[in-house]
Amino acid sequence: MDKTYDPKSFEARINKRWLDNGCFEPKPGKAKKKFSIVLPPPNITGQLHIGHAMNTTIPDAIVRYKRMKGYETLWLPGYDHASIATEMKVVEAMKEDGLTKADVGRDGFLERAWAWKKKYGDRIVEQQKTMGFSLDWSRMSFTMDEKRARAVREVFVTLYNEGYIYRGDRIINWCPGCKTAISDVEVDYVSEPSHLWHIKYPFKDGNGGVTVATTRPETLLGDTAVAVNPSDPRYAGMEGRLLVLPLVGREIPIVFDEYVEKDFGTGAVKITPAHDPNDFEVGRRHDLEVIRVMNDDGTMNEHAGKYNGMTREAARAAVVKDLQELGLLVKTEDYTHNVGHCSRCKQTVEPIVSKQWFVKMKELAEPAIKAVESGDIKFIPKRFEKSYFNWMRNIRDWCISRQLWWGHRIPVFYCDGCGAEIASKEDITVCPHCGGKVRQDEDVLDTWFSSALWPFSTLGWPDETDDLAKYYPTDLLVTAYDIITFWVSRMIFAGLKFTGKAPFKEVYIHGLVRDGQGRKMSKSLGNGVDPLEIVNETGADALRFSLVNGIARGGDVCFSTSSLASYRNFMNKLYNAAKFVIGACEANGYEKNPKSITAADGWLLGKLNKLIGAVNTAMTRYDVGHAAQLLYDFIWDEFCDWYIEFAKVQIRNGNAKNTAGLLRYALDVLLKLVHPIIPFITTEIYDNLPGSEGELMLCAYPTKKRGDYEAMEALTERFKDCVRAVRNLKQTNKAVAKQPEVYCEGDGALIELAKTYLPTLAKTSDVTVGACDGRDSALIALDGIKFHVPLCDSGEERARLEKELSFAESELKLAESKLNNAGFVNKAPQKLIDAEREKVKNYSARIAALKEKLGK
RNA sequence: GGGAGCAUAGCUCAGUUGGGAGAGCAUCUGCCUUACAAGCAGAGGGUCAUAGGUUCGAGCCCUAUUGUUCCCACCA
Repeated sequence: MDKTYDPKSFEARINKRWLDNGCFEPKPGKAKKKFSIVLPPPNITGQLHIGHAMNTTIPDAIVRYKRMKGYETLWLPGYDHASIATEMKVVEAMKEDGLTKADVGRDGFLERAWAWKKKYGDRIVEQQKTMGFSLDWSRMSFTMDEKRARAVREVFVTLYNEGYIYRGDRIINWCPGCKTAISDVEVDYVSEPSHLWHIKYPFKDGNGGVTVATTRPETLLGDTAVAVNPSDPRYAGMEGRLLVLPLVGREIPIVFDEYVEKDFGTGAVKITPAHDPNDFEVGRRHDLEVIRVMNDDGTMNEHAGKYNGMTREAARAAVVKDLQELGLLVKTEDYTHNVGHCSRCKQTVEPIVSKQWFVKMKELAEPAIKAVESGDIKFIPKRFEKSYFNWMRNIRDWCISRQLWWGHRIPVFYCDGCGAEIASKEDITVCPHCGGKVRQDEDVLDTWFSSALWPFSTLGWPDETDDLAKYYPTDLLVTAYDIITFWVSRMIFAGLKFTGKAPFKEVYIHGLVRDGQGRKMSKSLGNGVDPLEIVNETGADALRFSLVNGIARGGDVCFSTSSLASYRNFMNKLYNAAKFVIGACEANGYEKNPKSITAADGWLLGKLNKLIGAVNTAMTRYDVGHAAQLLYDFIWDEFCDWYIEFAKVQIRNGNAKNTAGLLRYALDVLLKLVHPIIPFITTEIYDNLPGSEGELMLCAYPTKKRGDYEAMEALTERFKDCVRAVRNLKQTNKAVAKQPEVYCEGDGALIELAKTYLPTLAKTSDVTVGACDGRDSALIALDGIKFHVPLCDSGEERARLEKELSFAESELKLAESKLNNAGFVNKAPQKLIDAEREKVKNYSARIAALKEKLGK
């Protein structure tokens, strides 16, 4: 082994071995339970960032754990075509070459998009392999490959034939930047300061008129009514009365509709059915004309009269100015309201009436809600069920068509001859009804349409494959909370609808990775981190450890270089501990079945047993963060700082072979326990550990062993206190020699330990039994034992003793007051009462010793 | 408007059915001790946001308040 921890020297080599030997593929075996999980497919929009690294490290730790636990484990990788996001990237890239989509045409564009997919898909795989993720690469899938395309067509055509998919004119969110419809979840609302313009619409006959309040005066051009609340006395009897639409001259009626709130604005709302979802509904109820005044690129169209061709911003300014000149602008108020922006390109989204494809969701959502209510699917942590229910219970129809080229093209064919509309699983060129020529719908599907099928499309559905029979439903889904609505909810309804089963049993929701200042990582902030860079600097294991540590409760993780460094140091610590253990075995030989000979040995075995139990419990609950914390603390504090130090003494004292055997055994257990989190370093060390057999990642995970070490554990813990106390005295009292003699009296077992280990652990001279020989000495009074350490000056010692005394007295008082409390004595568990009584006894003894020393 | 999370050491955060507050980093002190200076040993530092309540006992459970973050809805 090298002198210092150098991950570069072994990570790639070990990874290659795993891949060459097919270690990541499920190993069928009799009586094995299966554990299957599909990876949320990352978008091929670019390379992976640190958030993906976390998203994949957590399930990898779980999968590696399950595999070692003996499950037939499948973890299936893939990536997502990310329709709109990728299309934008490709368009941007073409722009650099001076090309537009129109220049290259649909086929030319798709050619470029596939090339993009190849480039970034490969890069993603390289990143995932570098991180050591134990994904079964033989089953890699892509949301747009042939098999997944079949599944998409099967689902679309079925839903179409059953009437769940329909095409119609609806208000959708139109992005003038991306020039496509987007779904509700792709709109981000941002609070922006604006104005509320009060505009007077004159009556057709007679004087006066009705004043409406609006935030979007440019849509006035498409108004076809003014609505008021039927119970509003200000407008009583006005139903049906005609107004003259300013600037346009169109006669529009006043309609009564409950939708209008009396106390907002003027109580009168201008109705623009073509450009507002609520107005659209009002329009349907009152049979109003729908007049669209805007083009797809956000400019005004021919229905906007003299404003035709203006941008929406220019039109707004012009309309306001013209109204002002006509004296119809009653007032302008400052007003802050939420404005929708495209989550991709950030442009202001325009609600526009448009012919789009939709999935009717209400009925499909019901079983999906029940599956979670009944506990068939569990969210971890449970609170995320609330956002799921909230979304599903208020579900609205899902707009699935996108005016894009990169994606699954909608499998609907139109016959210009007979007007037939055919949804077909296979491409067709001829109308089955009249034999005329057909043309396919130009649009593609929302990218989440194919992602929704991921848990079963990746296993071969709609074919009845072995994989599907064996691995579906999957056991677990691990993902971040930001895509519960986009993805999790849609997988659940799709899985239930098409396989009759929930696609997974549990959903583990984790947080997002933020930077050191708690900000979301993003391109625009430039605070994103490339995992490969970090792996290059500190190794994959340190990165993995820093990503799973502290992920409890679905909270976000702040990623900082300082925490990364501390975990890199931990790797170095583990590496060096292993070096020591291996060296001890080589120098002394080692006992294959080591026994507990010393109290320290028993302490180690007992502690290790408890650790095995705690880590298994945590991993069973998918609490990888807690398991990581337990292992970090044990390896560093208990194993390195204490047992290895005990072992050095034992090896010197002629107990070498058994001690080396225990060191080897403990390290073997620790490597297996922590392997799922840091697979590379553990494998490298395991390979070098004498007596190790086979591939670590395929070894059985440790389980608790029999044996009662309680007494030895307790004794050793008390001795650790002795060591700390002596070290503390040496450091704080300058009158103590650098390597002082130590005298002790009290508990025989403790004295034996002190004689054996104290000189090495606390760097003292010999330990002598008995009181100090008349010289000035410092006193350390602990439970059951007293230490006397000779001094050259008693001044500081007296102050230290006074401090010790007052501490002991306050502890005694506290324990006594508890025991004098009738409520405590009557109701607290016996164990606690006994502990308090023990304290009274021990502190009383300490106080007596200290007082005697102080001459009180 | 509806919902959720968070508030603990200077900083970032743990704290698993309520039983005397922890880690990492930072700070101070002493150490090149034959696995590790990417280390070892020691120390300082917290009214666990505020106010009530339940309990023998509350960081933990209940109520209210304040601050903060996020999700959903999109009222012209």
